[in-house]
Amino acid sequence: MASLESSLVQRLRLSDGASRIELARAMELAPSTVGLYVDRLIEQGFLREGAKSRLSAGRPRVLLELNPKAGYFVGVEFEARQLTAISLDFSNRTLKRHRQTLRATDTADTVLSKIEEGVEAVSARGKRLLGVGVAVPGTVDNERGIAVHYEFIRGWQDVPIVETLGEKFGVPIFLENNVRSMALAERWFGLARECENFICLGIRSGIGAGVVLSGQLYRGENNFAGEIGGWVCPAETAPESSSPAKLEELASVRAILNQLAAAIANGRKSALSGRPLRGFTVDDLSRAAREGDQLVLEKLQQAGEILGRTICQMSLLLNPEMVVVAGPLAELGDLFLESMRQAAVRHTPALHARTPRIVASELGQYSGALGAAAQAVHQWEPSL
Amino acid sequence: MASLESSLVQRLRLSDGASRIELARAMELAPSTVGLYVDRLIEQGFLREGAKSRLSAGRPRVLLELNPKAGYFVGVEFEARQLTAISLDFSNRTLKRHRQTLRATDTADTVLSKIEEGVEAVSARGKRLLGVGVAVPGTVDNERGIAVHYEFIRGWQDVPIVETLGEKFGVPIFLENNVRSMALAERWFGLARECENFICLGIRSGIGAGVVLSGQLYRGENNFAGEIGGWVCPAETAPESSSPAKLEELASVRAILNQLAAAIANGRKSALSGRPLRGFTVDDLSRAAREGDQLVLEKLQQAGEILGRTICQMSLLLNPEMVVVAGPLAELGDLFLESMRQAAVRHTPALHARTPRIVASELGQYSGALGAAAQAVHQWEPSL
DNA sequence: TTGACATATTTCGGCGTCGAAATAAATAAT
DNA sequence: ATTATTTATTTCGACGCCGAAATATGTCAA
Repeated sequence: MASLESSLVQRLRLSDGASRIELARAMELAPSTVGLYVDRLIEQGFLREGAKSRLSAGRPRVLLELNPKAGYFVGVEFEARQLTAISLDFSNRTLKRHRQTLRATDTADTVLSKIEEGVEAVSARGKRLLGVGVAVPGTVDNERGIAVHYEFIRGWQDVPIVETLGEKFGVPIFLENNVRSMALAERWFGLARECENFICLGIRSGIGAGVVLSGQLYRGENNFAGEIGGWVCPAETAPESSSPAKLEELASVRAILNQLAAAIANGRKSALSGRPLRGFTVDDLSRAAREGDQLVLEKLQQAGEILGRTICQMSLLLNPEMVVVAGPLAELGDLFLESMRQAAVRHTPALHARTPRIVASELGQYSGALGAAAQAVHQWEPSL
Repeated sequence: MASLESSLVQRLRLSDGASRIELARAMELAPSTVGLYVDRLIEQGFLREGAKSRLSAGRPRVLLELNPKAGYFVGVEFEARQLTAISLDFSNRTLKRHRQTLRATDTADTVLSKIEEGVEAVSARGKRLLGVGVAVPGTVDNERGIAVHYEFIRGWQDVPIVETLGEKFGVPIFLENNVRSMALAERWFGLARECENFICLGIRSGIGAGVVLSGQLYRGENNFAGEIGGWVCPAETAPESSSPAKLEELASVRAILNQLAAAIANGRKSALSGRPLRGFTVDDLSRAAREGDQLVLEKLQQAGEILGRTICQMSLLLNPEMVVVAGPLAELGDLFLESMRQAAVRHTPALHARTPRIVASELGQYSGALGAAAQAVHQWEPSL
């Protein structure tokens, strides 16, 4: 399927600076075969030989590295109110980043052209564009390259992303859901680099999971996998409402902000009290948490408890090695994750289960765009 | 990895009676290659040519079939109180079955020798044994071939199944968890034959899930995947207890029987009322349900509601095409499944999700043993 | 019956990968 | 320095699978 050339390049991305023999062992290929293809890739300008590494005795290994000048990839992502773009050279180093806000009034067409603007904003002149990845919220049809539906943008139905951008840029375009894209970013650049089985828990305006199993991103039968925002939660924690509460209504960023606003309206004290209701953002929340604001910490802990239980359920079903928490709150680190870890451990049965490592993503707000770019990087193949 | 020969045989098992050209298309191989290997397999006695099928015009296809006399496979499974064994000839037809009960006093050694007895009981004289699959409850270490732990049998810790049976029978031995084994049975012989993504929900004394994704049985990082018996359930349905109730304590066969006993002790009327408390079995329960006993139906419905919600959660996370319900209650069919389906649909969000088909296994009580045998069948390779 | 057509299977030359042996390039010992 | 040792890379013959063309075996129409 994937040509040996591209597999070799992929492998080299994982462990930068490997020699021919290391590649051969890692990929279970004959050294002679690796030599053949490496020579070809060097000739084509995608790889180059670097320093020699000497290990005690024997002929030293010639380290191979990716040639940054071979071209670049672009990733674009958008979510509720924000669009980000990033470009990576052939050796996976960041070239440029770009950020722009989306308006509540933006229609599908507007957003589509902002995506194109994003690609152009991070483009490098003089180098060759090799591929573009696009990560969008809502449901996507990966095979047909169509963004199927997203409820918060007017007209965002069956948007032919791949076709449109393909005609404009003339390079391979890859479409993916944005939480899954964040999982890919963790797999290629983040904490899950060595991980075959992990879940990326994306907590933003909604909640979703990017599931990587046996080293492969898992999408499900209809590309709906990971939509755990709709999970029903134990009633004890639900607010007084008719139907049982859903995870997204209890522990998403949007939900936490709403809960804070409600608590403050009810007279609870907080560093955020002065502000007009609904006038504060995630950044305000984070700042208050770091400064030790009791109300904010309490709400974060409540959300953490629920998320920890959710992680426990996913872990019992899938037994992943790791759960990477992503989204703006991940930057709070242990301040946000500790209650999650405790809840997860508390609910995990002693036998027949193991609590996964729960870690905060270190990739920041560009992780979705990074994952989209990674998608293009990953699927790149040398043109003949 | 798997030799082409064995892949061809596998493929032929899926669609019995395919021609060379059909195999070539299905496996994306060159017709010439398929011809080469098929000839070799015929020569070795594993395959044989059957009737010719004519489709309107053209040279007719020569149908290929598995040679039943090429050898046989054995599968053994045990659960709480029962051990089953089955043998299959090379063309996947059942040769013999065997069943025996386990006693509460049986130790690991006793059970191990009962497993061996099971293999011998279904063995066919004159034919060649090609492999044995063993499915056990609790946790297993597939790679090392060791049954790690099961709490309900004394001394069942780190039992070297593969080594022990391997020495005794001199053929490849395969070890698997029994719920996962049931999933394999569904994949090869049951309703999930054409299914790439499905979950087998095993409801017996405990509750577990066998997860098949992208056509592959998924085991998890530490072989713990599918242990959903420990899932915490919404408190509203929990009995008055200190800690939140677990799925297994609410909807397993054992739990339902306990609930029935408790209700009858509290004076509820039922066809089972006459019997001594705890004196009735699953079979009694099934009979009463078929006869329309109100109390039993009510309890089944309550369990179904909870299981339906569980299916919904799994479906949101993994978006499988199908959920196969297995275990003794599955034989009740819609009587047991209908409440499950309704609950699953009710809890599934309209967008971003699709409720999987929920079906009852048709494989009966030998499905675990069947799956174990399938494991051996599946991994068989022609000896040179 | 015969020829035209359709489709399955086999034949055969070519390319890609492997495995073993040869060669290269370093260190360690004499 | 020189030689032995160790390990990486390259060379080269072998084999497996592919693809296109040839061949086999049927149906259908005149």
